[in-house]
Amino acid sequence: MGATKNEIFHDQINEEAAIFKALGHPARLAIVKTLLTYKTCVGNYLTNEIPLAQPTISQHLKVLKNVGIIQGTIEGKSVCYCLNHNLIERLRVFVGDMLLQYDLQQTKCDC
Amino acid sequence: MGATKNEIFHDQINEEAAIFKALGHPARLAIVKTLLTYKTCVGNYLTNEIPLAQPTISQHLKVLKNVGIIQGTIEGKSVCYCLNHNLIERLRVFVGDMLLQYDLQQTKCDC
DNA sequence: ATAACATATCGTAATATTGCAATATGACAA
DNA sequence: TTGTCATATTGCAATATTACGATATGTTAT
Repeated sequence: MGATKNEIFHDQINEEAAIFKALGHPARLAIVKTLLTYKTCVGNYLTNEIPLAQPTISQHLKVLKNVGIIQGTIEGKSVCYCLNHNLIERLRVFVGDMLLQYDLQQTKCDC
Repeated sequence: MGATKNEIFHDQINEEAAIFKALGHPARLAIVKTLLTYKTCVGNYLTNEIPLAQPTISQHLKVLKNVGIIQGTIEGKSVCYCLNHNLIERLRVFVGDMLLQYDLQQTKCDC
């Protein structure tokens, strides 16, 4: 117990849930939104902007990187982060599919 | 330490992150997808369909209800669940905004 | 070489989440 | 009223997450 039972779900659902989960923390969502705002990639701007300790920010960046939402390139002594195109497009597709499915059904809920 | 520091973020980011977080577990995403598929509301169908114990499913339903993604109406001895229109539309808007912002920026990332 | 800077990693404490058995609740049927 | 069904709640153990101080790593400037 304690750990999520990923084995019992399809890979696709596990992956989609993992993307949502990564976005499901205010600091990480703030990082993503910052990367949406400043087209040019950000480095330690985040550490100054978000009032959390540097190791904490670094950890959140790692979570986003592991899921594939962002990528970072070393640029001198700082790291240049930006959004990962493939992941954003996956998000667009599967959230789009969910919302489309919703649109096609809603005459029915009589709760 | 240990708990998320919601105080340091804007309400809007906290709320959006909370929605993502609720969707960020395969069992809960499976529940939402089931509600998308079976237009008519589901009851203990979920308990039979998802191989997790009944209290576990009940707990996940509670999480989705607390965030407002689903709503349940007592219907005899079972409960009729369905998606909450307002929440789905909020999701559509803020994810749509994020993706639009992404579309408007992407000539820039040179990582 | 040394200092300064940006970032990552390690170790750890506090807290949250996940999952389930046991049990409670509430509705219907006999 | 008693039993059965569907769901919720409680209590608890296992595990994961969040946050940070201390420290390591790697790069540039002096």
